[in-house]
Amino acid sequence: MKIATWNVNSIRARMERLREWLVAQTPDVLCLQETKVEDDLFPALELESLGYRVAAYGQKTYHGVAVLARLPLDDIVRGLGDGVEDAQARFLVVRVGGVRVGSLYVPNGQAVGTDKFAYKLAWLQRLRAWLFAHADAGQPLVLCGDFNVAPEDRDVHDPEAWRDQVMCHPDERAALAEVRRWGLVDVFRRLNPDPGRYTWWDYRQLSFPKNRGLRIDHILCTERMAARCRSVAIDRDARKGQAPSDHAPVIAEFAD
DNA sequence: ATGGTTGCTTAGCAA
Repeated sequence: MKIATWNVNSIRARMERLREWLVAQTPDVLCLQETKVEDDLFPALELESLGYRVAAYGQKTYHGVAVLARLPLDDIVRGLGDGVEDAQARFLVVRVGGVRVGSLYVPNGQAVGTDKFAYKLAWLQRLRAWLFAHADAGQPLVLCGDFNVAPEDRDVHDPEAWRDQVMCHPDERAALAEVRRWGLVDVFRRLNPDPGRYTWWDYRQLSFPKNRGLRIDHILCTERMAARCRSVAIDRDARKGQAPSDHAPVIAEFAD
């Protein structure tokens, strides 16, 4: 089973790239973030014509997540369901092929010390609470998405320049570690110890050709699921060429 | 040097 995650930075702007990528990579499951579209305008018909079932949870202009899968989707959960008044569409969980798969888009946080940064930290705490309230550590669970956190300095092209900046600040690293402490493994990092492997590069300043990136898109699995994981790759080719997203997909292969 | 690029929506925000 091949499970992938990709922040596409607008699914409608990325449809041509997404179509060619799906045909080339044929993931069994693809978690999407920053779809930036309401569900009734989501390009479901075209994706279905490529062999995918679709679950979407989006909104106008901002955020938005989705899951595409070759097998039927059920047990669809939209939002963290914790009673917090929150209009931002950032969390979608489905069941597919006996595995619970979540697509999530953690708030960016904008800058350390802002209201948005506080919302980011609170959102990560709410995610942790969701795990304790609604997930079973003994069942296969894969949480995929744009976490907007580079967990360690080896996930950062220039750790000194990024020291204490948003996406690298100790408070958000600690908050993500608390999420993982529920019982989730960062399978890319478990299988690939090398530094210099990134999933996001700013559109500005020639960041991608200079490889000035961060590893902020992650695939987190329960331990038994992680033990089935055979490989995890970042598809840098999808960041190249005409009209790319600013994120590259991450693809994990699991034994049946 | 507080820039730069992209997307959504139309001038300004978010990332």
